[in-house]
Amino acid sequence: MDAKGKKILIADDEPDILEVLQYNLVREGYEVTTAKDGEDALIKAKSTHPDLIILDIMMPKKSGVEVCEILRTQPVFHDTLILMLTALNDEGFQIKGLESGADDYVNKPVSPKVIVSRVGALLRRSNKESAEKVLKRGNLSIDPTKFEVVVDDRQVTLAKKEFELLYLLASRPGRVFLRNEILNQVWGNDVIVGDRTIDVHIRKIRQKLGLDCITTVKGVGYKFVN
Amino acid sequence: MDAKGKKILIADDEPDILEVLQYNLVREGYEVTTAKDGEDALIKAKSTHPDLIILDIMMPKKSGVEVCEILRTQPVFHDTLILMLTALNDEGFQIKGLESGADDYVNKPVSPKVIVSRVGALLRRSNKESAEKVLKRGNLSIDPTKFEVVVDDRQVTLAKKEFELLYLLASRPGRVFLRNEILNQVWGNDVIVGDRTIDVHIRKIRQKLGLDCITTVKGVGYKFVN
DNA sequence: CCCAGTATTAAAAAATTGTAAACTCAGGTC
DNA sequence: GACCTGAGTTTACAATTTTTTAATACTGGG
Repeated sequence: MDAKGKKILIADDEPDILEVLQYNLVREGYEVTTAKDGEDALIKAKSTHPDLIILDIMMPKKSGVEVCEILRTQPVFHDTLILMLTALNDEGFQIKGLESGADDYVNKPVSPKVIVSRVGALLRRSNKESAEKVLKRGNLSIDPTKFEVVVDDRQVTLAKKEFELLYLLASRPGRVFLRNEILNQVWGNDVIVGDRTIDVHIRKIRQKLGLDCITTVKGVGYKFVN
Repeated sequence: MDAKGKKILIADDEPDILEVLQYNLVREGYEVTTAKDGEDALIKAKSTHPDLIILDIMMPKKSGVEVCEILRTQPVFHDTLILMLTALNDEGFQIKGLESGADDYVNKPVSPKVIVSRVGALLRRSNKESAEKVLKRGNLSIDPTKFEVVVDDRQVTLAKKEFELLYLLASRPGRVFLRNEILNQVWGNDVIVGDRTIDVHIRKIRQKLGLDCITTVKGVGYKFVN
């Protein structure tokens, strides 16, 4: 996937800043949404699921720090990049910003160049790990955009959870995923499901693929092999 | 492993800044080395292998950007965190800094609080990934992420306890582990199991590896040799 | 040769995972 | 609204593997 074409949400109460940033980021190829205060930011974040959110710390309704903290409690936004905008010499807030879960922050007055550079750096950094691309492992092909798995020219239909589980395991072949890791990644941090749930999904995957590509590591977890 | 006790190298040509940063970071529990210019920084980096390097951009001999680029060409420093210090409104350099491979940068005049906060954030972020690493001892390779042991191209499957026991012994070759130490590390402080349990596991490891890499030290414990 | 400590076994006990079947629930259909 | 349908989950039990115990044999230093 391209580094560009990513979705960015900008939240600031100063229309001038919104406009300047939007203009510059759009020119770089990003898809930009804007919000005018903290609550608006939360609503827009939920509806558009951006890859990166730029939050001004000083905003009406809810501050950037508050918005950040709220977002971080939700699994969907666990990996969403957050970039804070803060007034100079506002040390207390700078620290609070990082502690609340922001990935980076930039001092005001903002320079478009710096913002673009930082946004690029953040996205590049995260891109390495979580890029959604087609995985090919031997005679197995897993396409997350089409939500499709192909084994030896035979197309297999997996349910959502089954697919996500397989994709997770196949994303790092050989690596053992602990049951906890799997729960966090596929189900989310706060969801509580029974012990056998993972097993049952693993079974279904093995059954449907008709392929012995998932190995059980007793007492530890599961891993993808090929 | 503790978040603290990490090694940090600070390179800046202004003694005042060096002193202030060193004082504040040492107080946080970090082990700090300093360098007065770019070339000094390279030498110190090679001798101390710090976890994180703070580089001033403007330095005699070699600039921070140059130092960063040189370090990044070397595999040993590939994962070393680099934090750039840059003068305000020095946009060109800020961008160069990030492009040259720095993980973050902070504007001068530096605030100790901000530095400490950023350093903490960077180390925390990197800490998650690199906790467990592959051990290689002669013709033996032990990979804790894959939960896999390879002896001379032959893959051996060990059970959980067996693996943990082998990993412990192999983590410090030659060193004798007392039976008590082994119990604490592998089984945990509160678990009560008989003395013969360790023997049995040792035996299984020896058997499965088909390799005489664990030596009994009568009356004391076991050690890994190679 | 004796003895504490260790090795070797086999078998019991415990822990973990596999499996089938039933249940829940949301969404679609008539 | 009653009725399907299928994903997701849970349950209860079977199957399997790991871990521990226990009983016995061995070993090397004094």
